[in-house]
Formats: sequence, structure tokens, C-alpha cells
Amino acid sequence: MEVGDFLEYENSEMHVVANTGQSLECISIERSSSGKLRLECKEGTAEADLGELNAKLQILQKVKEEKQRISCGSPAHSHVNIDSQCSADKFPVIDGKVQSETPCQEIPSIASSLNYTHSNQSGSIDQCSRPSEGVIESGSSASAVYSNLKPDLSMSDGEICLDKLSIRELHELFKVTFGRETTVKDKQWLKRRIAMSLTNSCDVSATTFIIKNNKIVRKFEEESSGNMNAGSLISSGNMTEEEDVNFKDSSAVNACGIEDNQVVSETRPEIGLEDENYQTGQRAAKRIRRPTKRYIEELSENESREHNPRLSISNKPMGLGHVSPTLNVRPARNAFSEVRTYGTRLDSLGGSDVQIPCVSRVRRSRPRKDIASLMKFHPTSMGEAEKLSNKLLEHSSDAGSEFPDKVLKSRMPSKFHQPSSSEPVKEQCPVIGPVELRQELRPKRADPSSHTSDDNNIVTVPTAKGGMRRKHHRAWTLVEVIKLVEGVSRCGAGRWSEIKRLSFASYSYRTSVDLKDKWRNLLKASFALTPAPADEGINLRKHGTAPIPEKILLRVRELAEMNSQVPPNYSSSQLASGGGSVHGDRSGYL
DNA sequence: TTTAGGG
DNA sequence: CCCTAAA
Repeated sequence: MEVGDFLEYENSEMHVVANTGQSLECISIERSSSGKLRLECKEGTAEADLGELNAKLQILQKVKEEKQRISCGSPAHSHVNIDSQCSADKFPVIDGKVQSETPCQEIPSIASSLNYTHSNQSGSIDQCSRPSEGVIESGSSASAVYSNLKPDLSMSDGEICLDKLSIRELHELFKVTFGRETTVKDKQWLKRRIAMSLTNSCDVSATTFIIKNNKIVRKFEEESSGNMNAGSLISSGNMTEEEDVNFKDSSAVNACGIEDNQVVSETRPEIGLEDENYQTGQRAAKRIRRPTKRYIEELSENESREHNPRLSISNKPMGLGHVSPTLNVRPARNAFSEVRTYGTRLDSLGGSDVQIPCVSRVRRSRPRKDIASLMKFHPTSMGEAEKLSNKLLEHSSDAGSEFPDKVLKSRMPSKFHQPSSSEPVKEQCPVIGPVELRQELRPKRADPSSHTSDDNNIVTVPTAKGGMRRKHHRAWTLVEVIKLVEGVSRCGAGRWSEIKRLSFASYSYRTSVDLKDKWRNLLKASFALTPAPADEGINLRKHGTAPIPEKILLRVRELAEMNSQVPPNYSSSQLASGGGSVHGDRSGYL
């Protein structure tokens, strides 16, 4: 739907792009996934028009030529690359080659930023790229697109060139493109990288790039990286979110640092931690280009890890009982959007604390990771875009969407795991973090909201095993104790699950085992304190820690005696059944 | 899954 | 509180 609107807007411009089926798809897709970004893309493409396209193509050609030159040994073509990127972006400015000013180093960052942007925008790129994946490998997706638009231009040449180039030449090209040298010998990788840089530029250009253009550039300079948004906004008017901008910046930085083929994947994970948005972006990015070997490996690993954990997690909440009722497990895609929002909330709440409750519950059975660490990751942000993207993913594809999802998942976990490696965590937490975490957290929170604050008490205790186990300590309140006593009196000691159900339905954090333990303590206290019921005030004296009214203790004792014969010693009146059973609570009751 | 116990 | 053996 949205797309349609946009189309109307820019139809005039769009035609050109529209002509190529791919371009259209891209645009529409982008739109759906994230309104903002897409718009830019559309605009950009629209603006590009034939003229621009031509210019771009020319640039590409230049690049090719330059590459060849480079092979010869001429280095100064960084700007050329940039131009290509620019052209890819949307802006016609490309010809101007503003970049000449930008140092080589910047280029990589830009490229990365572009990539990120893409990803953020949602899967738009993905889809676009996908159709032309083959092309991408050979050359740059952008080039492919353009070529489609205008066969006239010899864009295809660029692609071909990549294939033809020798490793050394590729290295040169790489150097020109990214402003740094690479030792990678993998020809495929080099080609891919180069192609990607080109491709990315196209999509990304809207935001980052624009900034670089003359006008935008100005703003950029004035406002600096942080304000990148403004620049993008201005250009497209779509981008407004700071998050996006930030994201881009960060991504750019990361990208610069990373040279590996997986730049994207690696970089992202880091970013992802910080920004959830980023994750979504990652997806897109990944989609765009074919996954690197390594990347694939990571994914598979991550998935394996995550999936298991996830499942476990989903189940666990159940244990909570009433708490979990609302859990809705959604497909990962959907979750994404929520997740982000969640992340924010969590952070605001205090991250670990809030989450913990939920998690704690879950974790009961097993050690879990720090949620806090996870929480950090979720930066906040994305809103609609995410949702849209999610939708897209779902709709669009099973094929494509899954891939990205996986990536995200893999990433998240990996990140978490590594940093938080302290914990062997098995499952849930990490997994949850990315996708389900939010969901679960939410519902849980809601229930326990009253106690939420309390939940924070969780403490991590080092275990002999080396794992950390969380101990969440929640002091028993008088009310709870009373309820417990009531429950015992009603159901009898030992019917913990029953009592839990009847009297502690609203206390998700009290499990039947907890009740049992508490009862045990009460029993002990009741007997220890006042061998003789007569002393009512005694309780207090004991440790000074006797919040529990004697009355209750007496009651406990009473019940204990009734149900079972507790320690004969203490119990003044033993039941007939008697036996000397020390704690045979159940033995005779009822 | 729920209990009972040990730690 | 956690963990586990038993049931």
C-alpha cells in the first residue's frame, strides 16, 4: 500500500527505475519494510534518472578503467570509487565527485555506512539484490541494475572486468575502493567485496552519501557524523530518526576497521549489540550479498545454538504458571520489531532487573546468562521500520527472509555468548535475547509488575562447575507466609503444588518447591523457637529476626503436629499414628 | 511433574 | 534457594 503512495509521488521520476523490474521491486520492498529508507531509495533512484544512471555507468566504466590502471600502479582513484558509490546512491551529484576531498579512508566507512543503512531499511536491498545475485557476484549489483536500466552503458563491462581481473588487480581495486590494502588472496572474496561496495553505495547513498554531496556535505560537516540524519532527512525528508543515523555512523566505523570478508557480519555483531536496529539492518545487508563462507558457518552455528535455547526458553516460562500465560511465541521476524522496542524498555527500566524476573523464572532450571548483557544490545529504536521489515521478511520470503533472520539470530547470540562467555548458558537467555526475549519479558513483567522491583535481587553466584547461577532471592513477606500457612492448613503439608495453585497463583515467583522450602523453614523455626507455645514473645528474642509473628509460628507448629507428628520431642501431643517419624509430614494427615 | 531432602 | 533423586 505504502509503496503505491510513493510510486505516485515519484512516479514521474520512477518510470525509469520502474522500467526495470528489479528496481521496482526494490523500491516497493523497501517501502514496506521501512518507510523512511525506502522512500529515499525511491527518490534516489527516481532522481537518478537516465542521466544519472548514465553518469553512474560512466563512473563504473571509469572504475573499471581505473582498476586496470591501478593494476598498472596508479593509485589515485579513490574518488572514482566514491563516485560510483554516489551514483549508486541516488544522487546525480556523482559526477561532481565531491569525494575527491574525502580521504581514501573515509571511503570504506562510507561504504559501510551505506551498507548499514541498507540493512536498516529492511530487506529492501535484499530483495533487490537477490534477483541480481548472480550479477552481484560477478560485479556490483548496482552495475547490474543500471545495466538493466540502460543497456547502452557498458556497465556490464565493470562486472566482467572483476571477473577478469587478476588477484593483484583485484587487490588494487580493493585498495582504491576501500582505501586500504588487503592481503586476502581469495579472488572471489575480493570481487565480492568490491562489488558489494559498489552495490551498497547505491542503497546507502540516500543517507550517508547524500551528506557527502555538496549540499549534504555541508550539513555533514557542520553537524558532523551525529547529524548525518539531518542530512539524509533533508535530502529525502524521510530519515528522521537519530537511531538510524547513529547506527550508520557506528556501522561505518566498524566497517572501516574490519577488513575481513565478513566485514559485514563481523561488524554488525558488534553493532548489533548496541543497536537492535542495526540487526535488522544486518539482515538486509546480508541478504544483499551472498553469504560468505565464514558467514554461513557462523549462521549455522548460531542457529543451532539459538534454536535449542529458544525452544527451551519458550517452554520454561510455562513453569511460572500464571505469569507466562500471555507469552506469545512469534516467529522470529515478528519478534524483531518488538524486540527492539523491548530493548528500549528494558534499558529504561534498568535492563537487567526488569528482564531478570522473567528470565529468572525461566532460568530456574538452568543457569542462564546475564540478561543485562543482552539488554545492552538492544539499543532501542526502530519502530515502524522494524515492524515493516519484519512483515516484509515474513511475506517476502521464506527464502530470503529466513536467511536474514538467521543471520540476526546468529549474531545476537554469538555476541552475547562471547562477551558473557562467563556463563555457559545453555540456552534460553541468549537465545531469548534476540528474538523471544522481549516477548517473554514483556508478559512476565506485566504479571509480576507488582513485584518487578523485587525481582532485581538476583545475584549471581559462582558455581563450582564454573558456571554462574543466578540466585534470585525474594524475601518472604508476612502475607506470603500467612498464605502458606493457610494453604497448608487447608491442603495439608506436602500438597505444595496444590497450595501453589490455590494460594499462590498470583505469585509467579513462588514455586511449589519454594513453598515446601519455606514451610520447612517455618517448621524448623516454630519448633526451635518455642518449644513451649506458651512463649509467644520468644520469637522476637531469638535473633531479632523474627518478623514472623509467633502466632503464625504457633499455627505452623500446630499444623505440623496435626498433620504429622513432628518431632515427638517438641510436639506435646503426638498423634496416635505416631511414630517417631521425624518429618513424616504426610504420614498421617487426612 | 511433583515431592522430599540435601546442600 | 538450588539441585536432584524418586516416585
